[in-house]
Amino acid sequence: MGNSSLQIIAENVSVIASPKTWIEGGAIQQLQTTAKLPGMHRVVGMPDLHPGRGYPVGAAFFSVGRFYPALIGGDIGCGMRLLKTDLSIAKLSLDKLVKRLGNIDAPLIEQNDFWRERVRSYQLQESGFEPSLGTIGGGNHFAELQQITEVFDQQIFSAHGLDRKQVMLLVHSGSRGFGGQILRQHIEQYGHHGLAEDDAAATSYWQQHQQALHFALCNRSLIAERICANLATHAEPILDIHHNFLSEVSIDGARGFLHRKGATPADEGLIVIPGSRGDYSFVVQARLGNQGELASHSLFSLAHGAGRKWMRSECEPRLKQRYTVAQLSRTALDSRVVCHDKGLIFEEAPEAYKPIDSVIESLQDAGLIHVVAKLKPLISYKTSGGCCL
DNA sequence: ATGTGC
Repeated sequence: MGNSSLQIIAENVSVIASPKTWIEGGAIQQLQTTAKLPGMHRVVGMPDLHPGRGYPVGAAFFSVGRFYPALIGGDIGCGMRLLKTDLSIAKLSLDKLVKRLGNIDAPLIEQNDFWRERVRSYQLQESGFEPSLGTIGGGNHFAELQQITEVFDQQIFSAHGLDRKQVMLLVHSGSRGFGGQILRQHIEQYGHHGLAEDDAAATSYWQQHQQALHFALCNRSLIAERICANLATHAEPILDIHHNFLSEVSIDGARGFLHRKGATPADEGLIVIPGSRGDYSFVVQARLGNQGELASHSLFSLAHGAGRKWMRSECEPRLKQRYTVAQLSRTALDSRVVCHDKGLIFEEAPEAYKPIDSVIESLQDAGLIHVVAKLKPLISYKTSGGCCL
């Protein structure tokens, strides 16, 4: 690549980030630790890299002979679904839309027969987590209505059925408690040592992982259906991409396992990289070309968002003097925030995240993406419940 | 992240 956005940390450790992109030292430390795991061939941090529970978030890990469920984390199948709604941008009233959206936190299967039937129509295997289907969850998960403000490549834009006159819907959620249970049960039995590929337990994890990926995708689809029903509209899915998952691939002639944790695949078509609730999102196309070096150095992966800059626990102390909760319910881009949970509205403040420009520029400088369109938030929905608000 | 932990 030979550019300033590729940082070589060690022989098999690299980070894709421009010099001006903030990367916390602790995250690099975690990246180097994972690089030393048995069988690990290469690890790469994306520009949204930040520290996680033991292992970093915003990274991809390639191992041979064994794989590590803990590197995927508990939210197996977490991802982004982008849809084009039938709502017209013209004459939009955000306050009316917020009212019509209402509360979408309760289990869908507890709503009525219509929704029970909609959930059943997905024919998911029984998991015990059926009440979570159609619900967004907490943390960084959200559903957001967006407006396309700029188009950089009209041809790709139109070819994917995008239209700047229509409101977009972005859903970020995953497998809820289901993936968490799969990881917890795995760790209880096998610890953090990973699994040899020919171990029977590897097959078992693999099957459960596939089930969680499907659960997560169906969950995003149900969330979108539910939002559309409340807004009396219909939406056409443009893309749905996981960023927490395991896959079997060949890289530099070695067949092995690619772990993605907060890393969007660069080989599954058009993707969306969202900024914080107070920042833009970008629809981009990966540019892997046919040179193996670019693809293998990035492990066929891209950033999955802006990446946290502040730990959750330091957000409220740092911001409560500066903003009231009412102020946090609007953003600098004049979007509305639905988050009736005081802790969460601080934890997810735009200030807690890196500027999305630095993430997009890093990927562009590295030659990894082609930017197609820019979207601004209209309404960011987190939760209507929670406490203390 | 979490039908969330003592």
